[in-house]
Amino acid sequence: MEHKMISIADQVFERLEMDILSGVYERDEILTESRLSEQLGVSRTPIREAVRRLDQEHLVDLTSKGIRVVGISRQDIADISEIRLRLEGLAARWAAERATEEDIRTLREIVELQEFYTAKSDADSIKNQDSRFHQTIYALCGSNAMRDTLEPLHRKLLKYRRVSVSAKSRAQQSLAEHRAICEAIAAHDGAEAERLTIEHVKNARESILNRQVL
Amino acid sequence: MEHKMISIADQVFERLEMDILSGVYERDEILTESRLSEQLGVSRTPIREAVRRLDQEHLVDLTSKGIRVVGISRQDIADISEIRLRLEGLAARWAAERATEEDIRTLREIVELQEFYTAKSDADSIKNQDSRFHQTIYALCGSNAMRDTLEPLHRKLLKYRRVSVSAKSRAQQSLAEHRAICEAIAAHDGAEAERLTIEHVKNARESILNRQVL
DNA sequence: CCGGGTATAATTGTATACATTCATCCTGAC
DNA sequence: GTCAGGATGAATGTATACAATTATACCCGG
Repeated sequence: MEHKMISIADQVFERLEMDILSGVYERDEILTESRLSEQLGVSRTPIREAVRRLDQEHLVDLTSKGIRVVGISRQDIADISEIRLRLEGLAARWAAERATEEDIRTLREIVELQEFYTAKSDADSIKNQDSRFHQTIYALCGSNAMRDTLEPLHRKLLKYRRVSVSAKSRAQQSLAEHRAICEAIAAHDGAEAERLTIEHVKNARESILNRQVL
Repeated sequence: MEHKMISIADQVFERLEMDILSGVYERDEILTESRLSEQLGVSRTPIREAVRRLDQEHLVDLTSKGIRVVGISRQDIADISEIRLRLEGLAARWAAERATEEDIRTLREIVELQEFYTAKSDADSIKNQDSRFHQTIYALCGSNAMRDTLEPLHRKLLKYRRVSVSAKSRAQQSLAEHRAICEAIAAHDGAEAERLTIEHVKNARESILNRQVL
């Protein structure tokens, strides 16, 4: 396994994305490249690159006065869930149809790790495995378009709902749902994988919308 | 109407995107920032910005050897159509529910322009109005997430299928479908708008996949 | 003839200097 | 007092210089 180089720009992007989604910066706050540059201790170049990526995802809005923080609203979360409801099932179906033995091993390993961290109530690690689980499905469903579409949507939700997965009952339910989806994919049962995934997204949506205060 | 500043980086992005989608650069061709810089007569900075945006949409792949052209495949077109089939209808439904009189006037104006250019068989202008039509629906459907999801997908298809809209029969059919969708939205008939849009996407998919040689 | 290792060249990644645009504030005329 | 208009500052947009990484070609030894 080769370690892909993580540039400063990538790190700045992740940092800023997390800070925006987790509320370090509030909506409509104005940032500037220069201030971010000195705050983070890097030049404007990687800052600009990160900010442009945030702009492309509409997490910020670039104006002549500076970088306006946008973030995502409760309505955005509802909309994203609605979109996922219509796509994730198909992605899981495709994944079930195309998964190799290697892919299935990877998925099972992720679920096992998730089980481990769920037992330890390690919310951050649970979140990471959840992320890996879905991203793995996006990757092995064989469609670049599907991956490019779902990946950013899922990222936005996930980072936003650290609160959600901290609840033990939801964590356990999520684990059970992942396990079931994983086994449906392992059995190459596309229809079942699709059904289970839609159910999973529905539950995740309720869990997020109910708990989030905003 | 304020004209938004179009930076050099934006122009480079549009140029490169078009060149990639229309086949000026072939798949797996390696570009470099320096060469593009001198070819297009601007410094590396705006080139980099444009290339990063292309990378985020996976139209290119950044390697240590340079910028590898990826573009989109026939499979990508099929996948994108599949995704649009599941989302565009919902977007149209939302648009029908939320459209103001102003929005409806805008849509009708676009359809009229499309009719004008269809009569003149001006393929490029038809394509532009088609683009405006769908983007307007994405904008007035009231969901940032939906807009951000559908807009890039539609752009990729549209630029790729100039061939498709050159066929007079398809151009006329598309016009009729747009008009029907527009009237359903004007009547705030969400269900009908959704049904018509799904039909429209199906027809567009066939038109593209049948004609495209690749 | 083949393989490895080193030097070289070419590329991306980052920093900085400069240009340009835009908002803001002050000033002065009416 | 109010509004116009220009000066000023601060922000983004662009160009260029520099650093670091990586591919490649060449040479030498086997």
